[in-house]
Amino acid sequence: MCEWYAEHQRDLPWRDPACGSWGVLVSEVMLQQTPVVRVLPRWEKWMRLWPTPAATAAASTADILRVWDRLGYPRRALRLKDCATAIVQHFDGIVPSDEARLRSLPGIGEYTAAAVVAFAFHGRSVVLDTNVRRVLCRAFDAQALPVPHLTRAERERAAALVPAEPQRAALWAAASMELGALVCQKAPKCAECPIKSRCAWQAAGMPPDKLAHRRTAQAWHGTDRQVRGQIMAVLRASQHAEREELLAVVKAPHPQFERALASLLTDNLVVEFHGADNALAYRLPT
DNA sequence: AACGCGGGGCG
DNA sequence: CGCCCAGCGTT
Repeated sequence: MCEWYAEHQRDLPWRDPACGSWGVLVSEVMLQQTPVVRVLPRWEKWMRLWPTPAATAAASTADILRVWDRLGYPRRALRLKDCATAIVQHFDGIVPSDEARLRSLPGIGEYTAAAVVAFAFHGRSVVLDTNVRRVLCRAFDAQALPVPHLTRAERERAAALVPAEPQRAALWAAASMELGALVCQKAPKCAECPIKSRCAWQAAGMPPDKLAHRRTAQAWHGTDRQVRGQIMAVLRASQHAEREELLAVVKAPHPQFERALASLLTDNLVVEFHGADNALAYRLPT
């Protein structure tokens, strides 16, 4: 599989050896629940503007959110800025290289900490994202898809597969993820798979997902999340907006509009203030 | 353990 | 139009 990776890996900017640990961390946060093609342009701009944790910590929140643009889940952008601030305050502006300290940072959970260890520092860690989970559950369990939530058994099996030597462990992490992303997709391209002959799912005749009927996709149309996104889009495009302007643009029932706006205030993604004629108005945080 | 959280592109 | 996609933090 590592030979396959050497030949087929995508040429991504955060894989450049000169990228640096901050660039890797930024890419991993942006890639949480977000496809590579959508991350690329925002990552390029972010790294051009704020190439270090110190530069990011010094940026205004409004600028951060505008560069984040429509990447989605904008709370991640706030966490990334908070993460940069914490790195400056607690780690002298240097991205820590061990999982415990990485996990202490905002927005860095189990997966992202392991990924930064492997991809930024070429250390040994158990990188277990949705791609790797799919590869392993097919190769070893003959299941089409993993169960919805990561289990202890999966962690233990994955850990046992990671090579002992750090450099090889990091290569294993990259290769297993890339195989899941490019070949062992939900609709797999088994003809291109380097481990096809050793795959339990393949040997079992590629049985369909047993839990298919229990998997329900996240709703989108008409949800609070969509309304939040519309409000954020308006505020990214202007310095501020009064309630009436927002209501006119955002197509949602009034109670839902109020709920979405209130949640954005709670999340510190939007600030309320009194504008001209004392009218209530809203803007991005400074 | 379950839930809330964006958005665009594709079949 | 349904469905997917390099998770995290909170409850």
